[in-house]
Amino acid sequence: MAKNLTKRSEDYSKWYNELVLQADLAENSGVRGCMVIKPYGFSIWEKMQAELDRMFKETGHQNAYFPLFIPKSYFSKEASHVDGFAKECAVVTHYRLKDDGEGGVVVDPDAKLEEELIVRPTSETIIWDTYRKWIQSYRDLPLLINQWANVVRWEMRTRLFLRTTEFLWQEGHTAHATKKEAIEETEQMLDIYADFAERYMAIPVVKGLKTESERFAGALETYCIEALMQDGKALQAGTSHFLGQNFAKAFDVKFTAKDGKQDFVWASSWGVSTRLMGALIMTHSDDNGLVLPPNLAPDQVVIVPIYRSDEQFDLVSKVAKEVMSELRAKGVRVKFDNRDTHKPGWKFNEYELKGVPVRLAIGPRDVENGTLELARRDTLTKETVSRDEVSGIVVALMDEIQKNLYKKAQNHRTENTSEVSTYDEFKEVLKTKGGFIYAHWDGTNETEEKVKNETKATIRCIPLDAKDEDGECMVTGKPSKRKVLFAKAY
RNA sequence: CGGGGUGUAGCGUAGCCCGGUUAUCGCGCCACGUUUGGGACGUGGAGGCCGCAGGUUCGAAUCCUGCCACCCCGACCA
Repeated sequence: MAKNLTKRSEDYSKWYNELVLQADLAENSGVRGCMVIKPYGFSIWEKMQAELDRMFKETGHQNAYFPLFIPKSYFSKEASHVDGFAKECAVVTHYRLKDDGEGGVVVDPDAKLEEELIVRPTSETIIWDTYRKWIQSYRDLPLLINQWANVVRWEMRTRLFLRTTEFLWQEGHTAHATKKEAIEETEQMLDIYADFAERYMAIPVVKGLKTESERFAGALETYCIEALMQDGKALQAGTSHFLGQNFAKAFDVKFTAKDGKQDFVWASSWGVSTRLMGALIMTHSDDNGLVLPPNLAPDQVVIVPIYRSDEQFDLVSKVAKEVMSELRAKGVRVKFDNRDTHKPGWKFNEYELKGVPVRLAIGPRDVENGTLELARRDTLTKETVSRDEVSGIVVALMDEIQKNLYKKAQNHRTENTSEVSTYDEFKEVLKTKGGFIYAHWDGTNETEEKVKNETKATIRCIPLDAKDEDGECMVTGKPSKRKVLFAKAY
């Protein structure tokens, strides 16, 4: 594996692509904008899935599965939803191939579908069509369902993990008896996403509301978490939508309340995708490769044996295995890499590239001295630790590295967050350092559009924790109640 | 979908303008030996429809046409 990661400052995109490839996470499949997620990359995704799934279930949600194909007619039921997705859908028109007589195959023109099927870009429509059958009474509510699935969006431009044609995600779809409850659910899920981002991914995020123009197609309110990448661009890491009664009305989902009156149910939907992998990579990695937070690392510790002879290998292995079971007993995920097909130096680089938080090396010298060599991925430092204390040290380190990564990301964000009061200042900051920029905005679509056209920066969100402060819109000078978050985004 | 670029072995590439021996080099891969505390070294070896399809030519990696894929920048977006 040739390591030639480009310096981020020179070409961030190239650096990102090479890192994804070299850390063995994913590769381009050659199928239009679709990637192959390789076993190592997928094991990280599985870890994310497992933690999120647990958090969903702890808050009363259940998993279910709905069809990949959605009849075209379902899409015409919620007008704004169509507008949002119609442009980017893959459509199934035929159901059979036939021999073309020249050793190839062609689509059989006789096998045309009466009604085309849309490969789901998101499942609101088919799920709400199903919910109509499931919901009759207030006793059936709330309905709290999540689906782990793949979706397809025919985007113009694709990018590994950040925007692939097909991507994996989870989509939660809930139905409630009251507006208040649906909004609470929407906010609760946003909090879960933020909590997951911060505690597991070690990525600080800003929670906020999208402006009208950035709102999900069909939603009354879109909440999001926004993270800042190392190159100063923002990445939307998760969204949670309050759908009001739009989908209930479109799909005629009514329930009878305690008082016998009928009403449409209130809804939310929320999702995070394999894009989180992109966020993870772009937040923590360095020029030596991926850096994984211990809470998500498939292997938190790798033990590399160093030896010349078989006798030495046996000696070293014995201690390594003891340390491994000691650590496993304390709940640490450990791998003992006893392959004799690669040399220690090669393994050191391999695990650095793959971002394993802690590496332990043990050789004959260590066995003699009762020590191990411990290397941290986050700081790239090495120290010699005592054999007897190693498991305690490692357990404490898991916590420390997790916190350190978060702190580093937080510091980076703080350093790259600016507050401006004039449009000139805004453009200047955008040009010289980028990052998050807080500024007053008059709340109009026109101003938002103007800033976007002139600077490429968009309003990432109206932060939930924004303090009230009267001011003037940096562009128009009209009154503004609070500052909003601008940035160039992925 | 618009602008720009690139497709040569698993990866990275030279050759292409100006057509002409057996397609270059490095990494990786295989065998043997020496090595093993930060990507080892030596010797030998395997691996190519030069993105695909046409065309021009005695002859095409090289010239022409079409297509496909990927990358970058826009517009779009999780």
